[in-house]
Parts: sequence; C-alpha cells; structure tokens
Amino acid sequence: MSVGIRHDDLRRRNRAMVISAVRRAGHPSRTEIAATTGLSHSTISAISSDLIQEGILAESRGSETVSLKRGRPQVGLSLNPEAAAVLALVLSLNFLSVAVIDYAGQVVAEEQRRLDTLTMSRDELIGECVAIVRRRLEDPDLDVQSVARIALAIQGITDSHARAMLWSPITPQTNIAFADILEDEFGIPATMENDCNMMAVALRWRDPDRYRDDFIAILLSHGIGMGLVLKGELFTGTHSSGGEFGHMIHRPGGALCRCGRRGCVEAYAGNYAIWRNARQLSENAEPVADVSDADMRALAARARETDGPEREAYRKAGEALGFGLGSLFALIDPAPVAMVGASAAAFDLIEPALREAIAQTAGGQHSGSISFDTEPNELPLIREGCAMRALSFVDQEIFAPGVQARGGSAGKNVA
Amino acid sequence: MSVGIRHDDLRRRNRAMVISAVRRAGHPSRTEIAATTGLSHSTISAISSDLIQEGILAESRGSETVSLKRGRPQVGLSLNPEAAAVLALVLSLNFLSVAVIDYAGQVVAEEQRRLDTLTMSRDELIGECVAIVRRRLEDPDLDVQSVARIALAIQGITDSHARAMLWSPITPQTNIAFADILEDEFGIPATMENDCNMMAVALRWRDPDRYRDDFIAILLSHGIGMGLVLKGELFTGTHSSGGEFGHMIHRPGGALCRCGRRGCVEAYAGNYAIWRNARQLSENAEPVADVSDADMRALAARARETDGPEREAYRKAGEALGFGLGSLFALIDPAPVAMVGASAAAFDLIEPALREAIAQTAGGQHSGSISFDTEPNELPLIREGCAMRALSFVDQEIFAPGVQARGGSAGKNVA
DNA sequence: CTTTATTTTTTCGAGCCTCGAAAAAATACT
DNA sequence: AGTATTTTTTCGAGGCTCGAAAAAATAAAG
Repeated sequence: MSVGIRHDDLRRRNRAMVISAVRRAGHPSRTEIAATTGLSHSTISAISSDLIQEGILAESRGSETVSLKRGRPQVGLSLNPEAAAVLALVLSLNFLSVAVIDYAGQVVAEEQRRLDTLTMSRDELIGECVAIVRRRLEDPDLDVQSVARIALAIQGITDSHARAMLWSPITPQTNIAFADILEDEFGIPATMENDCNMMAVALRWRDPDRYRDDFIAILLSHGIGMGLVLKGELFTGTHSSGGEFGHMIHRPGGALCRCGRRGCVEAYAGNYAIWRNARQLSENAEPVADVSDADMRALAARARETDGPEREAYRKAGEALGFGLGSLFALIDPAPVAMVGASAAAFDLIEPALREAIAQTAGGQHSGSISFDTEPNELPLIREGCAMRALSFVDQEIFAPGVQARGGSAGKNVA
Repeated sequence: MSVGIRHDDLRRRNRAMVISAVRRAGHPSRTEIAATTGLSHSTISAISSDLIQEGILAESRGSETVSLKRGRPQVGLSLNPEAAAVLALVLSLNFLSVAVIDYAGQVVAEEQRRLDTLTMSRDELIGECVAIVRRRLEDPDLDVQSVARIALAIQGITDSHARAMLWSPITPQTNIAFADILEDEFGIPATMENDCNMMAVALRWRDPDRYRDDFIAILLSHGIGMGLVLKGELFTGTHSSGGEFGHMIHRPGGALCRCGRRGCVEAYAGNYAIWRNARQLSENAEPVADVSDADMRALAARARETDGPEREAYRKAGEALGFGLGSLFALIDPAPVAMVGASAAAFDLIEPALREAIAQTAGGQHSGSISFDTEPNELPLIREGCAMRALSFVDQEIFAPGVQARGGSAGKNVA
C-alpha cells in the first residue's frame, strides 16, 4: 500500500526534480527549470542555491551565452562533473568492459578484457568482475570517495530487484548475486541490470523525441533479447527482468532453441538459428555456441546475392520476429521498434517477411505505420544505459535522499 | 515529464490516502489509519475531522465495537453512503445492465435488459444506454445531484484514455465514444472500460490476499479476454485497453478466428472454437455467432464421459491457452491466474493440456506452482469492478480535487 | 553617456501543512 | 473511587512553497 506523503518528502522530491531537469536539458536557466517543473521561481531559486552550495550543480556562466534578447541574461545551470562518479560494467559473451563516468555523464576512463565466459568457473567470473572494478578504483586519477554507484549489465535474466543474475547464455553458472558481491567488496551501492533494458534506457536518452513513453528495443544477436518501455517506465517481469521476447513461442513443438525448449522465436531468429537454417541443417540440430560476426556478414551477403537457403533462413527469421511482434502488439499495441545488434545490419533481409507476418496478426492493423530503426552496435548503447541508470540513482538517492532505499527495483524510473 | 509537487498537493494526496484507507479497511480507527498511511496521528485527526464535517466520512460508533482492551475505545470511521452515488453499466452480448451504487459501495438499485446487440444500429445501441441511465436517474428515490460518476464496461477494445469503444465482438459498430456521449447527455463524468480489466479490478477488491500486485484474469467465454494487473497497476496498451491475450498467435496460419485472422489463441479456446472442433468441422469453418451456455455444458459433459472429439476439442483449447500463457509468462513471469466465465466450469477438461503446454515454455520452470482459480460467473465481477473503479475516481477527484483532471487514463491506479 | 525598458533572479512575508509533545477523553481494572 | 491504559485532540514549532516586490543585469533609445 502506498504510504502518505510526509512534509519533508516535498523538498526531497522537488530537489530530485530539479536535478533531473538539469540532467535532461543540459544547461537550463532557473526560469526554464521553473517552466518545466511547474514550480515557482522562488522555489527553484532556493533549491538551486542549495544544490550549488553543496557542489552538485554549478553555474555555467559566460561560455556560449550569446544573449540576443535584452534584459538580464539567463545563467545556465549544469551538473558539477566532480560531484560524483559511477562505474558502468558490461559483461557479455567472452567480453568484459568497464567505464568510469563523471557526474555530468562524461567517460573519464575505460578498460576492456577478453574472457572465455563459457568455460570460466563461478569464482573466476566473479573474480574478473571484482578485479576490473578494483583496478579502476585504484587509478590515482580517480577520487575513490566520489564513486557513488556501480551498474553491471549482463546478457541474460536478472531478478526484478536488480540484485542478481539468474540465468545467462554466456555462462553455465546461474544465480550469481553480483550486486551484493560488489557492494560487499567495495562498499559502493551496485545494481545488476539486464543488457537489453539498458539499451532501452540509452535509446531514451539519445533520442527522446523518437523513444519517449512507449517503445521496443530488440537485440538481434546470437540470441534475441528485448528492452521495453511502456508509459515511460522500463518494463520488467514480476520476479525477473522479464521481457524474454526471444522465448515467446513461435511454433509449438518447433525448432530446438538454445534454452532447450522448442519453437521459441529465438530458435528461428537468433544467429545460430539463421546459421542452422542457412546450412539446411535439421531444426533439431544442436545450436552452435557462437557464430562470428564475419560469418554472419558473409551469410547476409550470400542471401542478398542469390535466392538460396541463406535468403530463406532470413525469411524464416523475419517470420518468427513478425509473429512474435504481432503477439506482443496484441498485448501492448504497436510501438516504435529499434533493432539493435550485428544482425540489425541484415534487417533488409528480415523486414519483408517480418512485415508480411505482422500483417497477419492483431497488431497488423497499422502494420504499415510501424517504424523500424536499426543500430548495429549494441555495446556502446548498453554501456551508456548503464551509466545513465547509475547516475539517475545517484540523482535520486544520494542528492535527494530518503525517497527510495538502496538498490531500487529495476522497474521504476527509467534511468 | 513529471511535474513538481506543489504545497497544496500535499493535503490533497493525503486526503485521498485517508479516504482510500477507509474504503479498503471498512471501519478503521484513526489510529489504524495513521499506522497504514505512515502519517502522524495529528494529521489523520485533522484530515478526518475535515472529511466528517464535509459529510464524506462518518463515525460509526457503538455498533459492534466490543472493546476488549481497556483504554479509550477506538471509534471506527466509515464512508458516508449518502456522500455520492455512481452508476455501473455493463454492456455485453445481447445484454445491458446498470446498477446504482452508493458511496459506501452498496447496490441501491439495478435494472437489466435483453437486447439484440449484433443487429442493432449505432444509434439504437447508444439510445439504449442513454435510456437506461436516464431511467435510473429519474428514480425518485435517487438524489440526482449525488451521482458523481458513470462507468461503462464493454466486451471489446477500448481506447487507453477510457473514452471510447474502438471495436467489440458484440456489435458490428466501431468507434463509439460512449464516455463523451454520456457526459454530454447527463453532465456526469463517465469512463469507458474494458470488461476484463474490470474483472481484474473486482478480483483485487474481493480477495486482496490472493490478487494483489501481479495477477491475470482470463475470461473463457465465446471469445477470450484478459485483464492484467502488474506491479499493482492495471495493465493497458499504449493506445487501447490492450491485453488482447485471445489474439496472440498460437499457430501461424492456423485456425480461423472470429477476428478474421488465423491461428489466434481464441480460434482454439473460444467457445465457438471448442464447438467447431467438437463437431469435427474444418478449422476454416466460419465461427458461429453464439453457443448457448447449455450447449457448452452438454459438450463438457460429453467430454467428461467419453474420449471423443469433444474431449479433444477441450484438449486443443488447453494447449492453445497453455502456449499463450507460456508466451505471456516469458514477458511478465508467472503470476496467479483466475479463469472466469462459463467455460471456467469446464476447466477440469482444459487444465491437463494447459499445464502440459506451459511446461514446454519459458514460463514452465515453475509450472507446477502456478495456481489457477475458477469463477464461472463473470457478470457480477464486471459490475463490481465498474463500481469500484467509479468510486475510486470519486475518491480521488471529487473529494480530493486537483490530483488528476477528468477522465483519467485507464492505466493508472487500479480502482 | 545616461536613461528607459526588459528579463532574470533573489528576497521576504504570508499561508499551509505535518509533526511531536502534552493534554483531554473515555474506558477497564483494582 | 482511584489508577492505568489507550485513543483522540490541541497547540506551538518548524519547513516548505508561493506571490509580490525588489534587486540585478543587460539591450535599446535618446
């Protein structure tokens, strides 16, 4: 049950609102903030004066303030980069990357490592993550005290409290409470995020005009993932990160999926599935562990060239994605879609069958008007999403304390 | 973008919170309200004193206050039944019903009418709705001034702003802005709701222990509908009421659905589909307009008796529902399910195949632990949901004004 | 170069709201 | 009849936002 609003919550919330207005707008003046938040000028003045004194905001006077209007010029407020820092970790197949981001959102340091995630033990996997964080924290250029948050994104299913990885295709290990492990190790609040959810968060920051309240980010990669924003909030399952679009059932009892079940969308549209179909292997053939990007590019090239099994494989992928999206649209109505990942570069091969399939579904009423965007590079997107999510936590918790406790559900407030 | 909190919003929100605490608890004392809302005793005292003076709450002293404890006895607060009244309209196949409900939630009058919705013209349909409301409002026992809300539920798709019916299986008419029509006619705020959503709302009020933050209500009837509550809020689509579970795709290109498409869940699990399969008709056979409840009961009886086409028809229905739920669970994770409607009485025939199918899907990991409840009578549930939704609007808007404007999105705040 | 107009930001008092502590009220126990 | 206990109200303190007015800072006009 929702709890009453105390008197002191008021200031906290309005402080958080001012901070988020500055983060969104870049260099808004106090007057602009008053307009977007609906609060009075006096309130904004009081709050921003506090925030400046606390070193959270800074006046960015001069600079490009070419005031053409007459009257007292506006003085822009900006985030003080030194107010805090966050770490964005991304763990994907055979790859671990970390970035240190200042409070204004600029990357100040980064590091990447190749691993063999599929064969690593539980302890090795945890050890690598802890080690890479430790190395960044030991960087003499970094004020350790200022590091206020760590966000770790992983390909796979996480719990809805953003504490643990439950299952992931990149490792046989399950149920690793990465967030708790990192918190215990470094004493810095941490969250465990799903990679596709972070893609969605990043898209929202990158292009708020296109990706605002309702949109879908689909990762076309070895597996199929999805990040979903509905009514302005990141969608998650009741217990896990949810949104396992790739494991909706396309054909009951159909092709063998990497997850061991049959007929999932991914069993037709994941890289391994396209590969399997292009090679004309049986639908029951064991999914291969990895297909290189180069191999997939070659496959796509051949599909574009001749009408052979490669083209048919992409057609089947499109069909599976189309019927899957159709079922999804039956539930949530159509929304803009971003296709992310290496195979998004082959979306030209996928789109015709996808649209044809979608037209046969409940979501197909407006199938013509559904727009697809492609973005072949998922990694920067995931990292950016992680960073923004961690920063939003800092905004809300550290600098406007008491609104939420530690951790925070993965569901509320798209970072 | 979310707007700042004004100083006067505080009182409004806390007033609304007190009212909703009373509605939920029945006869809570001021002390109990303070405990559940987290507000101080003095605040609750002040707010409830206001509300009593305004005739919204009343002290229900004496009655069954058998105080066993010593000390000053608690004095229970209750809703003043005369504070307001609402109308709950339910429009379903060939049937229109209305109930007048007082502010405390008691039905004070009702009326029902048989119609021939499938053949009625647009104006006739609207006319019947307006007429039945007018008759209730002209009832001399009713104080017209006190009627604060009308909620109309319909089987079919409504828009996400709760203004209009977009499409419905009970009539060939489309896009009727019932909410606006009723508001214009009577000058009373009205909303247009989806029937299955109202079922979910009602379940939440009836059994908050079982149906709290996440659950699914599925209507097994001529068609298949769903009401979904996620994270304590009624789930709706981005543009429409959404949640069209019945039109998720079970088998691409499969059986002919009433909606004209192929392979929808409903095309296997709706009454007409069970009927069609039991008669061993082609999957392409045109769906019949209606199957009587008696005929369905006879079908179920035969299915229980002998292992013939009737039993197979129910098996197919279970399979379709199972794979559909499996896909849904891939997105939202498993949650308690209530099976509502006449065919819920035949759930014993459906369940085995349903569980078998679900076990083959991503949601199947915990398939054993997913619990199904059945409730054969949907109509009282829909009416109750409508009533509670309308009353909640009154709570929030009329008696705690300014929090939201008129209408209200269908998505927020499960009534 | 001074004055005026314009726009942004700060200051200040008024009005609410919630809270904690103490008082008042109402009952059971001794 | 007095005491203990629990609920409810009262009252002053402290905070917050708001509107109006003042102050600040600049462009345009004379």
